[in-house]
Amino acid sequence: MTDSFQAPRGTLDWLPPRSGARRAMIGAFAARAERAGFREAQTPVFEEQGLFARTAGASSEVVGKEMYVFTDQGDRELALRPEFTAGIVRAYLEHGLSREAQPVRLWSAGSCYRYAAVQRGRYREFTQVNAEAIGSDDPAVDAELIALQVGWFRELGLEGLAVRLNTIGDRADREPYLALLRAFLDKHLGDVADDVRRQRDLNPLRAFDTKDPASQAVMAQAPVIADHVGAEAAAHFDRVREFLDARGIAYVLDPTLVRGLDYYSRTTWEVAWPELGAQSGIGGGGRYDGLAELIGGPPTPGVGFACGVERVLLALAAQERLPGVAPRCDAFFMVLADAARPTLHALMEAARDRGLACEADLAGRAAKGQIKQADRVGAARTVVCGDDEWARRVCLVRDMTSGEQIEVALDDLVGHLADLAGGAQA
RNA sequence: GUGGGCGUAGCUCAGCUGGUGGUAGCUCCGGGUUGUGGUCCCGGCGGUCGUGGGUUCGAGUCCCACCGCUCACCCCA
Repeated sequence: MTDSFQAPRGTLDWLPPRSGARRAMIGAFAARAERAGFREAQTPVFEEQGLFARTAGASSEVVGKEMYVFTDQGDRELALRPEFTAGIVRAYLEHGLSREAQPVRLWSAGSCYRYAAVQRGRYREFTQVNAEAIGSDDPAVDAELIALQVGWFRELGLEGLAVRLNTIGDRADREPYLALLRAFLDKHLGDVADDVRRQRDLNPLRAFDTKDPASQAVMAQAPVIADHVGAEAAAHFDRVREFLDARGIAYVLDPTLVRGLDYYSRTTWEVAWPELGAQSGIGGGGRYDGLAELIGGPPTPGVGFACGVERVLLALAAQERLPGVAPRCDAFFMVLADAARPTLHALMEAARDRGLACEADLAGRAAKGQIKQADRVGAARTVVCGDDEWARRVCLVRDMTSGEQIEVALDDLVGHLADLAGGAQA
């Protein structure tokens, strides 16, 4: 043990340039979602623990082991959100959004928390971008959500994505199928790994997720839910696919695709970037028509998805496609006369008021160091003021591209810089 | 939570079977150019060798524990 500190295990410090990439990614998502009619929703980072416990389902690891729970000074049982959906649906019900035009479309971006083993691409505090459309069971909504998610990835320049799609039917279809699946598992208990046997009672659907080859071989013979969905859910799914096909969105049907949270119904999907290894899932979503009822609301259909910003960022970095925030510096103030610094810094501030990006040396650098810094920040122009210029109340404005410099009176400097920048932008 | 690998300067890394921490590269600052920039040359700043114990005359090097990173299981974003 030392007397110094480290960031808690599983947390990330967002520093430049990655902080800029993160902001650009979220900004692109927000803009795209807004174009599709989504508006921003920010719900609390913590909620009553019961909200998540009720919605995620008992079999879910997210609730069983991974939730950050705590009791506050008022003895309230709270939990840091492990995902967005429950909080968004809670807010929809609490604020009577069912009276607005449906579906209500909301996007969010922010931190979620899960106490899981830390690995590359899996953190305890992580960032999700999220979108939900609540209040319509139109299959076009499912397709809108998938299109928003895939469109965002495409806009970021991410290549090599794999979209898997499935339907898990309605709740009413589920029980008869699960009985069938349990019966199948019971017949093969001997040929199957321990974890699969455990899933038999917990959540038999997850048995398909096993990585044990022998178990996989067995599960390949198992009955599949897609073959046991009711007529309505099947028709809904066909229609979703029509909407996707018309958009040219490529996907693979995966009848074993089951998502980790129990509240899903009908359409489910996942997007993976396979090169990421064990944490290849960069986004996933599904329809959750029964969720609102679970938390005391009226029957309300809904669809949503989430994407892991850190994982998308890893994928983009691997493809050297990290979005950057365009660095900009219209003028770097190189002040070599110490007496002139307060005045020149005031002029710099006035230029900022006019909308220009300006910087000056703030570390006592020598002349060479200052112009090097100007070059480093990509300054379009450098304003030079030494003893000689200061005595005459002028400065030199140097064009950093051409190297040409002209003398400008200090009184005219801000207007001059504004004109130059305005002309350059036009 | 369970196994494997790793941990030397801000970053990337040398350091052979234990024998005094590298003029190493990059970055940063200064000088060459007494006030003009991505190159070049010179110089400088910068290290409790992850932390704590142990073995030893002597530990960056060997042993143990802890912390952190990483890969897999698991889970999922």
